[in-house]
Amino acid sequence: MSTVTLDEMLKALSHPVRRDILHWLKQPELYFADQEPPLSLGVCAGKIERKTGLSQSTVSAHLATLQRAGLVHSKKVGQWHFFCRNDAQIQQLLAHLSQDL
Amino acid sequence: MSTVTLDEMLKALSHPVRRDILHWLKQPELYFADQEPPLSLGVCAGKIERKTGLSQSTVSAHLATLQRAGLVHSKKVGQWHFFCRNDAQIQQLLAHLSQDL
DNA sequence: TGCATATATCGTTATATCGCGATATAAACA
DNA sequence: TGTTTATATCGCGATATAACGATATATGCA
Repeated sequence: MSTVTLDEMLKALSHPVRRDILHWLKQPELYFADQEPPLSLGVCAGKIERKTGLSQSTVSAHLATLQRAGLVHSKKVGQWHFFCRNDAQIQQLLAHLSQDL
Repeated sequence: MSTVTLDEMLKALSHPVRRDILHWLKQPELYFADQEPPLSLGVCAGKIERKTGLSQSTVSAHLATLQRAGLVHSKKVGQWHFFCRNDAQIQQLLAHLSQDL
């Protein structure tokens, strides 16, 4: 894991809203049960936005930060963007921290 | 672990110099072999300062940030301040992240 | 007491981050 | 084609962070 990415990941994690989002995405069936498209696709950006209570542009920026850090990924289906945790990356980060911190 | 402290810890970790300092303090005998007082006391602030190459005031602020986050602690002996990792707190943080992240 | 050393605090400047509303872009649909 | 919906991007003001030099504080020593 490159230092730049480690830096980006820890910076991304240093904001409570972004940690909340990651937490919600861990068990989407618990937090986004009302989503129409199957949660296996991920969670739609608008759902996350409404859950935070912040503005659309702000949440879009948080999601972009998480994505640049490699902590989530998204796929576009039609006009929707579905977000998922990148659990492999998160596990790698945890392993790295356990090892080197 | 309170959310405030979690936030402080992750913010503290989100700066590479502070991560460097924590890393050095993990094996002080490797990085501060030239310190006169026994390393069991901790590492003297001035040693850390010179190792970073940053100004004295900047490093003092970084050490204060780490200390507020509970990631290090210091003891004053005479005119010196010796810093140690707070490994208990760091382990608690890692456990918390493994659990909740 | 006076001076040197170690560290913290202050004041400043530069840069980054957060949050917002406004606007741009892209897809869906009438 | 025009309109709605979903998301990204832009530009801004407010606040936080980082770095520095200067100065304050505290200890040790002559």
